[in-house]
Amino acid sequence: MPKSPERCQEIREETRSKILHDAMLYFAKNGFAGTKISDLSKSIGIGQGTLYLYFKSKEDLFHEIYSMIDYGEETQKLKLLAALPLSAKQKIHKLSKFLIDRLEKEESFAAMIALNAQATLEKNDFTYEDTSYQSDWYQYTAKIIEQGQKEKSVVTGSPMKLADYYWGVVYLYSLKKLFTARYETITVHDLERILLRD
Amino acid sequence: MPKSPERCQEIREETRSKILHDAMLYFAKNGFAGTKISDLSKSIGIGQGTLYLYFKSKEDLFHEIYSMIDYGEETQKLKLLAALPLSAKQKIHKLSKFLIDRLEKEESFAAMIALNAQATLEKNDFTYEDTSYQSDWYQYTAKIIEQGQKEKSVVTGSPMKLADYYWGVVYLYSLKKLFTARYETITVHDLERILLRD
Amino acid sequence: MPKSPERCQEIREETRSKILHDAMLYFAKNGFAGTKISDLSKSIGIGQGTLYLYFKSKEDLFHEIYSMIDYGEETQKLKLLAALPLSAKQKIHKLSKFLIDRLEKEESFAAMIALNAQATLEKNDFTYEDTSYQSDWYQYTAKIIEQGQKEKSVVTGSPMKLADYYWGVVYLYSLKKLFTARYETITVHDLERILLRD
Amino acid sequence: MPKSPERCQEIREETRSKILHDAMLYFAKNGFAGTKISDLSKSIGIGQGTLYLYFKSKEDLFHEIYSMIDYGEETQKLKLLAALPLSAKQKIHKLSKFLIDRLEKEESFAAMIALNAQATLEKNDFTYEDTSYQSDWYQYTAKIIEQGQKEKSVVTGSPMKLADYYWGVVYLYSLKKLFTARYETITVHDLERILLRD
DNA sequence: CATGAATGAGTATTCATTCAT
DNA sequence: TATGAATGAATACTCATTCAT
Repeated sequence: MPKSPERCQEIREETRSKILHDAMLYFAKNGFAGTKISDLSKSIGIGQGTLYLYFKSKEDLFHEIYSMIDYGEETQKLKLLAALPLSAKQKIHKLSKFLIDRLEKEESFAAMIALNAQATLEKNDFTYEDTSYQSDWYQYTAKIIEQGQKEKSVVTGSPMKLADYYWGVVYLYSLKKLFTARYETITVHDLERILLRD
Repeated sequence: MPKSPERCQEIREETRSKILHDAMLYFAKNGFAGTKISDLSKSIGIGQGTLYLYFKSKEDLFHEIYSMIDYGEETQKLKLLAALPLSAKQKIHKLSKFLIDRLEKEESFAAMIALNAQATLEKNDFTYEDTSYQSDWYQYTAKIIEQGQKEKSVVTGSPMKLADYYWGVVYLYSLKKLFTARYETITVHDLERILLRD
Repeated sequence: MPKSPERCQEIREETRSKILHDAMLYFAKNGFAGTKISDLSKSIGIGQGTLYLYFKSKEDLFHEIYSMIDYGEETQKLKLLAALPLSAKQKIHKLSKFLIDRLEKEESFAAMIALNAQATLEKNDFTYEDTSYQSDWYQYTAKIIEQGQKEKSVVTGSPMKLADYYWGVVYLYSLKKLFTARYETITVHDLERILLRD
Repeated sequence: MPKSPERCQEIREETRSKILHDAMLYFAKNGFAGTKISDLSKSIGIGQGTLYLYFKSKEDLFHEIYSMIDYGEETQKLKLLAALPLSAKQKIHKLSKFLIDRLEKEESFAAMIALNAQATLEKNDFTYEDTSYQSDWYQYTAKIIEQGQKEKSVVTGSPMKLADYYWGVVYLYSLKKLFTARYETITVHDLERILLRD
């Protein structure tokens, strides 16, 4: 009995999604070079050949994971937050709370942050045009910081450097989430304190 | 006429040291899986075979680098600092200044911190008994933090968690040093502020 | 659609057997050190990588060949022969005829004899516990010789030494079979004459 | 103080001889492919580089060993023996006694026989024009055998095949001498019995 | 002359990718 | 479509040869 074409399509989508999701975690933990297709496919629970029905190559899969990471949505949220008629302190609190919450709950969010930061750090052979997204995050964060500095609620210093530091700590705790079995996460207070005066 | 045995020994020591030093940087930047022996030896400036005169295998070299990292010396310094008759604030300042200075000047110090932290995070197949050293760092840092909390100069919170956070930021800037061409380093003030109340 | 697990298993067994068989001949002719994996796999008619799906290493393959050699069956036959209610002369004739016939027909029998004798001679790093099998052959042959000496049909001398000499000649002609294109084999008469009085 | 040129030459000759002698044993035991220059030079007790002051290459050394083997002298003896006014039985006895005695005493004689036979068997890439020497041995042995067959003291059969068998057994016991720590050698009687009627 | 450290061509082994089923 | 056995290019490792001392 042939599956209906729609159901077929649906199954393909599900498998593709599963691969992307599981592979993102795997790559985040092991890096590109440290990931063997044989191990990866075993960890996903599919045959090695199956991967190649969905992705042209290991590199292609890696790229797809980047484009899959929904920077757009996150960036949008951050942009909106920056534009909201709130005090910088409130914005920083909201952002920090949002980040801590998602890190806490979603391992894949941690993986996304980690992969993203690694891409920025490592400047691999591959060029990720999309790393511009991260600098968007920086941009909007820096904007909030500037606002906060005017409002005297944020510490002094180059806004970009502070933003970089703030996101660095987020990256740090993404790594902890990914690699440490039972990790004590940073609190919202700790995170916002990076930017806020006491 | 044979080379004198002493001179021979000397040459061997020099070459071995050079390999360990250069390979540490290379591994820190590229990871174990991402490091090809052909590239590594080229980067060191020796033949591929030469590596195998000094180390049994790629894995062996990697291990040796860990045991080479001079935890002992650094740990000793930190222990002494913790025991000094100074205020916690002063100790934290001294430690932060020391770390920032060395990170600034020595790439190999950054590599050592990065490899060490990665070992702690990754819990690879390899077992690094010496990671206990890092927890020594934590231990002594936590001790200083406790002192500071009594003196009301340090923020509240679990001393171990704060120590972990402090060293996490040091790791973060080690990565930046290693991977970013011209990076804006964190200042001593930024680093000590993690622990100190404003 | 996946291959049926049974069919898969079957294919694996076939390939494994083919490798063992062909590699036995190759090793017997070229020795361990003289065998390159590239040449061996070409001679078997498989890719180099395929070998490593079945055997951990070149050395492992070599070992497996030893354990594969069906000493058991041959030893059993010899044991039965020794126990048969026949004159020693008849037994020696039967044994000699059997050996000459198989040497004549099966190159792999010659390879087995040759590898076995080489293992006994060479006492490599590898330890072949199974070389005890050969001494079983010696044992049973010596038993037949003793019987023959009582029956006055066999020449005088230490039975073990005579057995060793007898099997030495069998080894010699195994080598000739393996290495000489058109070799004049020894006759059954020549072989039995080693032990029998004229 | 410079050594006198004569003394210098002398030393060179001595070293060269030592290398040839020790290497012959080493090659006989391990084969060409199984012999590593590093191991060989260690076993000789010289530096690796020193070998290359005396021989162009591993292959060259191997060749030199062949040409060094004093076939000429041995062949000459055998030729003389064949021509002597003695019965074939006496000649075979003398030859067998000579061979057993030298095998017993000189490991290097065993090595020479073994290398020579291996060259004949293996037909390596290298061409040993000098293997003709072995066929000289065969030739003269066959001549004695023919004489003996006329005298009715030698068993019937193709003289060349019998010669081949006779030398095969000599090869066999050369191997035993080389590889077996304490081996029971064949007796002169056993050896001559291959050819002689009882 | 002698040495052994250094080299890179050659060999063993791994792993991304293909393909028969 | 899914599988895992098969492949060979890429990578780790060895060893004959060279060379500075």
